[in-house]
Amino acid sequence: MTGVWLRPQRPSRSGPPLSRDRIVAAAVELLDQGGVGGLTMRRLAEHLDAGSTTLYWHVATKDDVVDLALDHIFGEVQLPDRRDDEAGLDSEAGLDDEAGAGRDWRVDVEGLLLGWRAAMLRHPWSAALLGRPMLGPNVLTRTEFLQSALRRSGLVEPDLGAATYALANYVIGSAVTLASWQRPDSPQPPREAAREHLAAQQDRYPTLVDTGHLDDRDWEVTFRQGLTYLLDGLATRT
Amino acid sequence: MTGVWLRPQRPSRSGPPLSRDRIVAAAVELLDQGGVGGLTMRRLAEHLDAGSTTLYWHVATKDDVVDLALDHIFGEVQLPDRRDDEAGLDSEAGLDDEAGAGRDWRVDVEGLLLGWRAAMLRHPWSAALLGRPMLGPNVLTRTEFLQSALRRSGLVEPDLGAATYALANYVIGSAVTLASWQRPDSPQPPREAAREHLAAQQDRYPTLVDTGHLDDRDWEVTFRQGLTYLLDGLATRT
DNA sequence: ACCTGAACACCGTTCAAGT
DNA sequence: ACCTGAACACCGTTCAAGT
Repeated sequence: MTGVWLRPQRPSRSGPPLSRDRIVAAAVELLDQGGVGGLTMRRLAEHLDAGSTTLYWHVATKDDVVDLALDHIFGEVQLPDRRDDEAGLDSEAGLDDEAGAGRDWRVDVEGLLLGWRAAMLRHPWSAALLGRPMLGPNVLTRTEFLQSALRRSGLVEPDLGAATYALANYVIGSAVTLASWQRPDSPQPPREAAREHLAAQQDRYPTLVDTGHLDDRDWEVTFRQGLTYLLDGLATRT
Repeated sequence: MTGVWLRPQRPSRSGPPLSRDRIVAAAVELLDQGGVGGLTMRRLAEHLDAGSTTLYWHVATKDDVVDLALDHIFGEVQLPDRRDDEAGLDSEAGLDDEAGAGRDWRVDVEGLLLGWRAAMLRHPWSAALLGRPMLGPNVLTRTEFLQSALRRSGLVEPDLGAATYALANYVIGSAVTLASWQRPDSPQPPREAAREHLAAQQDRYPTLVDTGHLDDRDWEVTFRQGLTYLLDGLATRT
């Protein structure tokens, strides 16, 4: 009868009820703060004012959370505007043969890939999590955009697929390399120490030392430069 | 006095004494067998017939083991033979201006990068561990080789550095993407399921479905194709 | 349908102690 | 100098139980 008074009241979950979306948003927050090591199912639940294992009702496994978080941040990548929004579906026909449209696809590709790279650098942990198939809707939508832009350049299989993979892989590799210096634990020093380590071995690595391989440089410019190489090489085939 | 008989004899460590080299070799074995999740300090010690925490005498942290294992497998990457082995040090002078040497550097670059990719695919776990600065001697030696080959093409800073990063990042991205399908837990099915998932959404991803984006293809040929694009674009600048 | 804590089988790492 | 096990502070995940 008096049981009500003795039993502790429900801890009164603060926010709205749990949902996949809230879980993913919180996971991204934790990852942004503490990197891959900062994401823990227990911490994630705590961050959401939930019991330590409640998440498993909404999500099968931690890997699910990671996959969702990864795809989530690719949703930030803006698709460059396109003039002609219709005509999309009958993709088989209607390839433009006029050379004037050449710059168009290239601008679209560059815009997409720069945005792609920027999103990854805003969330450096993403680079460490790429070792899983990326099949989420945000990634697929952007890959679709990339390949359809490349097709407008006149490329056809198998070159079209090779170009798609080449560009995507270039972006991924660039983000991985650059993000590798942004470990959330260490503040700034690792690069400086690495530079000295290299400089001390000029006899072994004369070219790298000579060109200042580990020196700071404008990484976006470097990225654009490599992208130019790739697109120039592609343009040869169209 | 009789203590000797009562005390258990030293477990008689089987192999030779522990050493960094033996630890790294064992770590690579474990990684090859079970992927990133297969490497555990405890399992590693057991694999070496050592106490569960003995490793910490030879190595400061698990990250150290990973860094060493990663650099170790890049030691497998053969440096393509070069005709002129001397003349290396005065790298400032002596750039060849004759166009005939053009194919030479390109062959060297292609050979190195194909070997680089092959080593990573022999050890697919490497792709998941790239989110750390690669400063080991094996990696640096091969990066030095890459950049010195590129320099022979006539490139100078800042294009030389951009080209070095572009090529390295392309290899890394390609390996990450391809290795992402080789999770050690699941056998073969993920790709097949992904294909069906994509095919069921032809309205969303018309181009990807049309080109069979997730179909099996000859990945080495695809890699070579992308490399050709990149090197063709580079050759424009030399 | 949704949430909970206890419990299990693990982790990486520290440390006092052994030889 | 090299090796050891106990111990600490964590993990991801399962599950019977609650509402």
